[in-house]
Amino acid sequence: MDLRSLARELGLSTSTVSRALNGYHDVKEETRKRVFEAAEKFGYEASAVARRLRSRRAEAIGVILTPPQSQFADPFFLELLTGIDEALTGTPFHLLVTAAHDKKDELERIRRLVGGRRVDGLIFARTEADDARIALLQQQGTPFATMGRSNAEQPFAWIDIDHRVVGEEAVRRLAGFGHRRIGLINTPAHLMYSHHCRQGYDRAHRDLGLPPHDDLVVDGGLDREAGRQGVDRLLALSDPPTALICGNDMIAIGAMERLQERGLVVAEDVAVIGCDDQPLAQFSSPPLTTFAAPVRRAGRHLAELLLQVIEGASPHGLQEVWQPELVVRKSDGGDQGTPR
Amino acid sequence: MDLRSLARELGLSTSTVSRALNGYHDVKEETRKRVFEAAEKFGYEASAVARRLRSRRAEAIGVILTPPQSQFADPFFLELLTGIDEALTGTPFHLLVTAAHDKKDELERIRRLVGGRRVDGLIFARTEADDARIALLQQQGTPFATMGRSNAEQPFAWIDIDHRVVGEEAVRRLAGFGHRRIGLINTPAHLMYSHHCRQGYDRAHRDLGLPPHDDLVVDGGLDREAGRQGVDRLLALSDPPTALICGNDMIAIGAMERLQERGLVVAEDVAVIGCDDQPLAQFSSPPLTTFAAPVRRAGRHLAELLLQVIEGASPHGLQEVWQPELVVRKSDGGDQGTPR
DNA sequence: CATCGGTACAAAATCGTTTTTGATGGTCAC
DNA sequence: GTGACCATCAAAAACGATTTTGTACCGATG
Repeated sequence: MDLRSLARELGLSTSTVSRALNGYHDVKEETRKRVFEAAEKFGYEASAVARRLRSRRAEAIGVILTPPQSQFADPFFLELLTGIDEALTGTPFHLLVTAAHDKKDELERIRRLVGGRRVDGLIFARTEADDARIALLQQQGTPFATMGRSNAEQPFAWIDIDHRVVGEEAVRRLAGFGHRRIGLINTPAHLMYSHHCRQGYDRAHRDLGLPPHDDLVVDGGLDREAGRQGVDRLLALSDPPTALICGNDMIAIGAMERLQERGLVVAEDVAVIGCDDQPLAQFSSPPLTTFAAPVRRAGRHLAELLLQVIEGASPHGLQEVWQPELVVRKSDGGDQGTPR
Repeated sequence: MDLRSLARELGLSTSTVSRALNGYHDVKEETRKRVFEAAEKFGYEASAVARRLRSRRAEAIGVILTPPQSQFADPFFLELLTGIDEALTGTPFHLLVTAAHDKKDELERIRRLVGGRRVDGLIFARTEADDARIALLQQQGTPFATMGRSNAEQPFAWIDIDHRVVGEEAVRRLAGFGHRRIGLINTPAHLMYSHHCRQGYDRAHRDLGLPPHDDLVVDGGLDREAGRQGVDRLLALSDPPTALICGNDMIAIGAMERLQERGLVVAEDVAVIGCDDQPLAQFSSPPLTTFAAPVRRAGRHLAELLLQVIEGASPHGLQEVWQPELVVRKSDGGDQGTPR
């Protein structure tokens, strides 16, 4: 059933029927009622394609996934997608998902999605200080919103979990338990939030008057292997750390594995704190103390921000920093810590 | 840059340019070359919307997610999506994702996706014996492919992990370790693969001459809570089981938790086997012995099947049963089992 | 030499909406 | 009574491609 048939059925013109359905005010209330009833009766549903062609809107937003470096899928993205989809329910917008193989592929996919007008805007995560995706989209004038800040000149919509707080609070907590040498196995340095985590870590050291610590910071990947290698490097020090802060939960899990392989008892010999509160954090042994990031809610809000930008809103002021929240489990010694 | 401008630039008609780009044979080879060069030069990319309107194709396939019953996201779907997207790379098709709140909402979303011609076909998982989604789509003549079989009259494209093998092999393995009373905490009975798992479980009992066992089978949800409740019910028996087969890994994790809370040692007192090999299966304590299902590959293949159906292929013969593969870890006693 | 068939292109129709412009009839003020 | 104005609807253009139909030219054929 298309608009023309419906109009014929009603003895009206297509334009009137269209305007009736879309709430224009030059349609008599009674006529509008008739139109809606007939539309209901015949199960009329406007062709999204035709509407999009005419109104020059894709009515879709795109999300680019970066596939997991590690062997299994990243729950982070599914949470993000669920949140985005929640926000899109009730709007005419749909969610278009595509997974990139690498950075170059990611840019290529962005270009095609935008060039072919398949999406009105994009959402992506894991920003970098100098982010090529952001540069490309800003230059094209394409709306977008990101999980994570960047150093771009122009403002854009973003939400960020404050990883400075993660680094800082983790150090304060561990120092409070008596630790003096606190290691940091950070996420890859090119990521924006990696940088922030380090900043918080440094600030806490300064504020608390802890000894110098540059040798206690390493970084590498985002996966378990990164955690394992980090442990090996830090334990090779002449005066190794008694506590470890890990850039994410995967790293923390890998670190705990390696610590145990080397005969150390997590929490007692070495305290470990992660970040993200991924599902498996509660199943690790010992269960991981970590910082919770409300990813689903972030996804929802990112979609809302993006829709505003698509509607023409200025990205000015569409930035939010959210506070992470500590989830205490066992890997750092729990509520009391392990006294030193 | 649109087709008209490109044609003007070339001094050709839009029809010729279009036909040149789409490989028709009534275009001189030299002209085609000129067209491609100009298209490249001006960065021409056909409007997907216009093409879809004219050719009556959405050039997209939809995936309906059922959101997790439990508190966290289901890695199963992200794997599936990644596989589907892999298969779609290089085709003009895109991937449209939407999450349903419940069964009714799921049907509603299917109706809107198909009614508004937003997708050319659908993929979904967790089929039931008498599946309303399948009935709806078959009645509408909409192409689709599913992860899991069903009892529909008409054939349709599907891939299924053989859960009969899961049930059967799990029982054989545990019986081989000396267990005589083997419990089954199954997934919800309305799911097709739940039924199959039970069939395999029954068959193995029959073949091995094990005693009757109807009281040893319970079923409920798909989450940890289902595992916990299952354990409580089975341990209340006068002669409780010494081994547990769980319909999925979540159930198994919940079951192990509850067993430990009740003071039992997993693997020694009670052996546990799961199914799916979800990421956290390797992080549980003890690490879970489970059956691996190649979900990403299944997603890839499902998308390929669906594209064939969309191209007009008969779904006849587009069915595949894949064999699960046992991943031995610790929860069932490992390689040797725990002697009885 | 009239006709036929094939090649290479152009013109026009089409997909199903939304948007712009136009038309009709009625009310009201002056 | 006539021009302005409003309410309500219709007609036509537009979105940007694909597809169908049409045409000019050319060589071959009987």
